[in-house]
Amino acid sequence: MPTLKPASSPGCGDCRARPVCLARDLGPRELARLDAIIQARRTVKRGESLYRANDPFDNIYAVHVGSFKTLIAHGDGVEQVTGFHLSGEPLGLDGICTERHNCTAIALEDSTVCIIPFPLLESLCREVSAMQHQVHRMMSGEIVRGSRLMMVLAAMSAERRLAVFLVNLSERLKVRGYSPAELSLRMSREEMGSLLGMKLETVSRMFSKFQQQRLINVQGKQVQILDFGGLSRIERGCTSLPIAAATG
Amino acid sequence: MPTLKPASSPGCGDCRARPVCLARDLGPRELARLDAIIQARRTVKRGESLYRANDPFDNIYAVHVGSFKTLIAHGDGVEQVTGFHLSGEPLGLDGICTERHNCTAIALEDSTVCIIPFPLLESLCREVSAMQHQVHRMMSGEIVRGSRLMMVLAAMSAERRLAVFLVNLSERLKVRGYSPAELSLRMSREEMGSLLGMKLETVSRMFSKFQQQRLINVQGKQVQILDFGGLSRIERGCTSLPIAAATG
DNA sequence: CGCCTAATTGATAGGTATCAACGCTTGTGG
DNA sequence: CCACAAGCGTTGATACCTATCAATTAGGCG
Repeated sequence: MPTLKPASSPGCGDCRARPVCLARDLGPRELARLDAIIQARRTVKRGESLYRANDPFDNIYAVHVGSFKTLIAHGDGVEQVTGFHLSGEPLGLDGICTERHNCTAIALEDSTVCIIPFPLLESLCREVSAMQHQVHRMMSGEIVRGSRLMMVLAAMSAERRLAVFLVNLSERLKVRGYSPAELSLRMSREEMGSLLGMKLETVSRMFSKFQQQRLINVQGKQVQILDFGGLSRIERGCTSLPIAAATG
Repeated sequence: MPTLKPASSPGCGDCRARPVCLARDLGPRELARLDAIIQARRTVKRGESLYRANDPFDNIYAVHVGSFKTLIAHGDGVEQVTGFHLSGEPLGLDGICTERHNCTAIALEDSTVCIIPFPLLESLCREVSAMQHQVHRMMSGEIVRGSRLMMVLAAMSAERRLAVFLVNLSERLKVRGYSPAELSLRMSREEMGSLLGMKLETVSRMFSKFQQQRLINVQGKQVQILDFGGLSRIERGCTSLPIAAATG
């Protein structure tokens, strides 16, 4: 059962995620208009769904606190992860075209989202061009995100895919004010593998390989990046050499 | 050098692609407003680019006649195909978020596109809610297209990927009033392979395999679908059996 | 008609999946 | 506080799929 907070909960002005969210670049007047249509937040516990594929589409969401995975069901029972979503990132945009959600969104940890009723957002966009442009940018950004991932999946080895994933996650954490070197992975090896098109055993092997090369330090879900340059080189396709003798 | 046609060229009302284009579901008054901002069409010869990655973003486009591929450059010189686009389908939406085009669009045959100046479209969307919603649906549709392809790339074998590709292309041709069984491929094996994450030799082998199984008939770029059910079964993951003895 | 590119087919190598076993972490209850 | 169970993660051996390299054939354009 979702928890609804009254509209009196703190608005976008106070939000830590604002610089990376829909509210980015809005002036105070426009921000107030946006705040007015975001009437509630919702809490989603770890493992629970925010919405499921084929649910009627009414709202889009912005992750406020926590993180989510999105899944597409896949003929039989197999679930394909299509993305991990951090604070400030939008959820539900894929539901606009069919009036039903096309994927399922599940919280990776106890999380809250801002509920944005889509018809109200459309009204606001007709009145406030800055808001309109921001929505367009957000949707365009999702399209670009998709084609990047497409490229990664179509053209890169498992090693490169994982390097891309780690560097990308690191950058997204950095923008949010977290350390780019200390990753606290909220998802399992299997979920990572699903997104990246490989099996969980392969994910694990690549982690071990990177650790042997002193690129990262892996401690289960805690990953420490030791060598950004090295990871970037792998990301760009420079094949890693065998490990040189380590200094003491 | 692009050819520009005057605004007097036939508008969306007469367009064969209208049912699958931005103009879908618009009333006559709204259609006239859209026609008014589409001031020109542009001809792009086979192999030429409509726009290139990093070009300043001013317009989106709708394919009027012909077809395009979109590419992302890939670190070094490698080009990754991210989509094939038929009449009525949008081009350039990925440029909104950065004010620059994120990919390169190249005509697969002599083609024409409708030029839609994006600032004018945004203005129109603020006035005409049906137009606004249509734009949102179109962008959402692109997001869904991306995540579907992502799923195909992440989870399917080469055989299934090609089956998905053929069935998808067939459906898109059918909607446009062409025979769903007679595919005239405008792209090379290599370009198909790039989109689908496999090498051109593998594409070729899969074509031969499908032909042996009497699912399709391949004659270079002319492909005839003989057994939609069989292709769909492969698409859904039912492993194809060895060929039964053929009649006569 | 001939050149050049695209496509097909074969042989082999390499990367990742699969199957299997073990170890670690986490949470629960005595 | 410790014992135990269950799930997650790691590692190894092997098989399979697809890439790679190579040779040949077909097709398209000047």
